[in-house]
Amino acid sequence: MPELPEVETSRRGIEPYLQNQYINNIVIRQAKLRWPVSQQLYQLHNEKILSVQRRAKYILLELTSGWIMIHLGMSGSLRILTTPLPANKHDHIDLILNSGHCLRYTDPRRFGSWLWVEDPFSSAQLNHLGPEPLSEFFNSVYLFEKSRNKQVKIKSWLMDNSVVVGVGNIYASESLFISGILPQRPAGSLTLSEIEKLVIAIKTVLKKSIEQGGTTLKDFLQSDGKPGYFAQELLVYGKTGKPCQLCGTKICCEKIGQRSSYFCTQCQK
DNA sequence: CCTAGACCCTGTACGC
DNA sequence: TGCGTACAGGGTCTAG
Repeated sequence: MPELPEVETSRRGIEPYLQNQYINNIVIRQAKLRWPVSQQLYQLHNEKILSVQRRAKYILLELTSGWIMIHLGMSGSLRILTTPLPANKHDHIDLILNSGHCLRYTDPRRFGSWLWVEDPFSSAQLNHLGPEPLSEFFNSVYLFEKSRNKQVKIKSWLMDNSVVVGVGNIYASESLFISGILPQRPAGSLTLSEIEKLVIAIKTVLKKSIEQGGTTLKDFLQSDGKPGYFAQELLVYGKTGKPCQLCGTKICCEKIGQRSSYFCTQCQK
């Protein structure tokens, strides 16, 4: 479910309950996730959580001895339980704190992961990643130079984590619509001026979505159980056949790199 | 190096 | 009602 805004929303939601707290216990009911749950996680006792960070779509819990790296995959979510609740079928992991609160991880499709690493920033999961989209390192000069001679379709290229992180299927379509660029265009065909519009569109749409608590399409919930409110702001994602809000032309849907892509043939060139 | 496709897994929506 | 199919917010690995 989650792209960057949903992961950041989760991070912000859980941070106040985790930072400077101690892990009392961890309950792992299902260890078969995207990768097996790290062995080191089974032995966590009285470890202090120093910080709750995010890199790309990973949530990073900084402990004294190392880090927990949590990925939500397609269907994962994190909730804070203030009182104990019985675990449902897909409630795979509970992180129980000395405060009595519990961080519960739910993930029906099990594409997510819980890993323990000594240094996440040099880990295989993170060391090849491109810049954070909301950082100064993600700018039009960077993106323009990187895109030269690339034949891959711009939409697929934006979802490539070595280019920029955090832009998934929803926000790739939205950003390309806002910047007036057809998703099928080869990345290398974009002009500097188009790249400039695209960079601004990506930053704007991600920031706005974070402010709204992310996008709830089906079942994404913030860590307090409330939905995100950005779905009502979506311009093209999931709008097949509906009139474009700018020109009234029907929105098209087409598979690009196996993923549904939404666009307006009139407004995007 | 680049690119396209398969694959991991479960739930749900839809057509017949 | 029941069944088969397609599809879903991600990321990695392989083959060509």
